[in-house]
Amino acid sequence: MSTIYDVARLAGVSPKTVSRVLNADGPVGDKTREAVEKAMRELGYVRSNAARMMRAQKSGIIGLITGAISTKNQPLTQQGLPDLFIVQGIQRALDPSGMTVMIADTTGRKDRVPHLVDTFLSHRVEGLIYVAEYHQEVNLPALPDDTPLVLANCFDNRGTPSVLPDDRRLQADLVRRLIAAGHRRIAFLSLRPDMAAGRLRPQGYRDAMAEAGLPVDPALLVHVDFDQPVIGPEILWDTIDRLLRLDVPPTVLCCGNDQMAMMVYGILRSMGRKVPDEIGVAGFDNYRAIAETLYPPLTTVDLPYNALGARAGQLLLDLISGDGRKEQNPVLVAGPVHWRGSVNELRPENVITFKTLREEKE
Amino acid sequence: MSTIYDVARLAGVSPKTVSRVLNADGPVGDKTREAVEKAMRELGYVRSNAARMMRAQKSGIIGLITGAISTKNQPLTQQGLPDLFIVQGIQRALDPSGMTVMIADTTGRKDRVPHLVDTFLSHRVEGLIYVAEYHQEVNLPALPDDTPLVLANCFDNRGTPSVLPDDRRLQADLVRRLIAAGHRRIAFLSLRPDMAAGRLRPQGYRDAMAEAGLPVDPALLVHVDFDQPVIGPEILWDTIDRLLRLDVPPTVLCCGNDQMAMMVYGILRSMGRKVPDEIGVAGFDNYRAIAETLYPPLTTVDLPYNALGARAGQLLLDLISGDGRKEQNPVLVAGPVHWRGSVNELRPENVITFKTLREEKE
DNA sequence: CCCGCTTATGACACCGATGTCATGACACCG
DNA sequence: CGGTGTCATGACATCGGTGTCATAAGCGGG
Repeated sequence: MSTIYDVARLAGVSPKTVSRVLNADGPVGDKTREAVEKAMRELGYVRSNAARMMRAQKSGIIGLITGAISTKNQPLTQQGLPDLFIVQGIQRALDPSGMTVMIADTTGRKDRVPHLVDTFLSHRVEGLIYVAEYHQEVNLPALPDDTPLVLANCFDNRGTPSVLPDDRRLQADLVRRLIAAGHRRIAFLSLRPDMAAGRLRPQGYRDAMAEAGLPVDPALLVHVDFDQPVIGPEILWDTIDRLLRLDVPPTVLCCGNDQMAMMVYGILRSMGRKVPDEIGVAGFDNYRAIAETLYPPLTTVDLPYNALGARAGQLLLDLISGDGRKEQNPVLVAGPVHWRGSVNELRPENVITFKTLREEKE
Repeated sequence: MSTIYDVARLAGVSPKTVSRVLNADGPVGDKTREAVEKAMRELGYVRSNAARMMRAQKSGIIGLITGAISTKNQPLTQQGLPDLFIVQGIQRALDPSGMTVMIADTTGRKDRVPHLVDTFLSHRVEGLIYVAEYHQEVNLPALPDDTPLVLANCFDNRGTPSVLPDDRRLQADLVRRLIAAGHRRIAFLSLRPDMAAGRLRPQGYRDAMAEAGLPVDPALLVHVDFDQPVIGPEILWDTIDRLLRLDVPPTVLCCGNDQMAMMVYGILRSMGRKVPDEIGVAGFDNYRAIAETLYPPLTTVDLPYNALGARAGQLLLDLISGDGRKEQNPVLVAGPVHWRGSVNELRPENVITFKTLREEKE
């Protein structure tokens, strides 16, 4: 591959002049410029980043480490989609900066992370972003260098700058909307409590209920291991069956995520219950491939992975440029409720009020 | 960040000796080695790839260009999932080679590809892979350089080495299996014929039918624009309605992909038809998040994106090392049929034979 | 005891781009 | 007409490793 020396020789100028044409540094005569440009075209010259970066001591590269491009162990969950959207958002935020993004995958093995970090450092990346496949705590090896690091969709106990979904607020927003639609008996099928989402979303549910002055019936708030390999669907079936047999059954099932909602559709169908007329279903994530394709389309709340990634990218750029204005850490990101056909707006006469509840009990 | 010169000074040796320790080149005395290693640890030394690559003229980097990490325009399709799996496969194949994979995204704009190619060339990548989001023809700018290029999930008219899903054979395998299960009236709801999959899969359907000596009823082979923004579901509803009203209706609906199958589930449900007892449904892709979560689980055929990526990665490595054994081009990749609960094995008395068909007609 | 060979190490040039400084050619001003 | 400033360009050093060759020490054989 040709170098500026080749170009310089062909154009009959010095290498430095070629460099000036390339970078629009110092002044270059019109005729000279044309000659150089012609020579570059003829040789198909492409600038060597290695050489350039050696002098500049700047790589223009951002390293991206993700643990889930190759998460094969959880076929029933979203299979790395969040990562994808986060990465997308990061790219979007980093694009205008002219930085090149290098993505490395742990191939599902967390122990490879130090090696990947080293590889990135050897490329002298100007910053690193670690993306987790779901909201969780992580423990990265400390960077020996002063290279900035941002955690996306995860956090650690060292106060590393991180960007997280505001699960609690998102769930509260959705439940608020359900309440506004007239629902009072709202069941919540939560994810496993060992996941951050399995703890924060129920809190949001409680927040919204408390705000509206509604009691939280423990019978309506259950954790479901719906993504267990074989028994998952059975557990879910059993749970829903139990909920529907309550004295005052729920008017809507709020699911831990859209995947679970999809399974709930199938189960309700096999039980002969019609959505949304007999019972409403709501999801979480706005996983559009599911939410918009299910029939009826799924009411859910947008977990804006794309925006989350963009915020992470922006945060990293700020850190690199030294504009670390020390916002609060972590940065929380929320998104809108998407109201679709899977939940009815209850007409006034169907709204269960405390009064009617009390009347029925008596 | 420290250099080998810093390490050399601290260890009291020459830079070249440090280099020898790093690369296990020439001989190094035990005491010297220890001193150098100690110095490296103390300084937290990380080798600069830029400098190394300048001499070596080898970057150890593979460039990956993908057009769909940020495909936002098609919320109803698989949203970049194929890419993800392909990338995963590529990483898997490239991992043992010690190459670093750099991923760049077109951000949905095909016109950015030349720029990305340039960026990669400026990093002196040792090879390039272009990944398309669905099986299609592409037209990349010719590489000015002799850098090897592999196309994954796409092809061009210049004979560039490419790896493609064997849509035709996959569809044939699935239909063969349906026929083996006793189905004779098999409807095929195809994707748009302007997509490669929309042409090849019907061919596979015809192959399998012809093989079994079954006639292809034109009324059973229809193209459906199911992913049209609003009218898509209506078109699909109407098409299914028409199929079910035929004199001899199909016993199974073979869908263009798993997404379509998911919509078909909803439509059949709203029509009051039970899957699989009244009618079977089959998909295409084995998009597990859908196929395993739907109720009943979806019978489909595995479009092995992961393996496709692995083959592409391997092919590129072969090209780089010069082992281009000139296999046939394109390389076609297939996968297994996954038989799940959405299609019944017909009991002999329910199998429609030519005889019964003829009888009914009379 | 000297030669030849191996082992351990260093000096130096080089990869390709670019920052610094110097140089030559003009133009403009007093 | 000489001084000064601007423009266009080039010489040279430099970034951090690594290939090449040289050098020095150690050692065994004749």
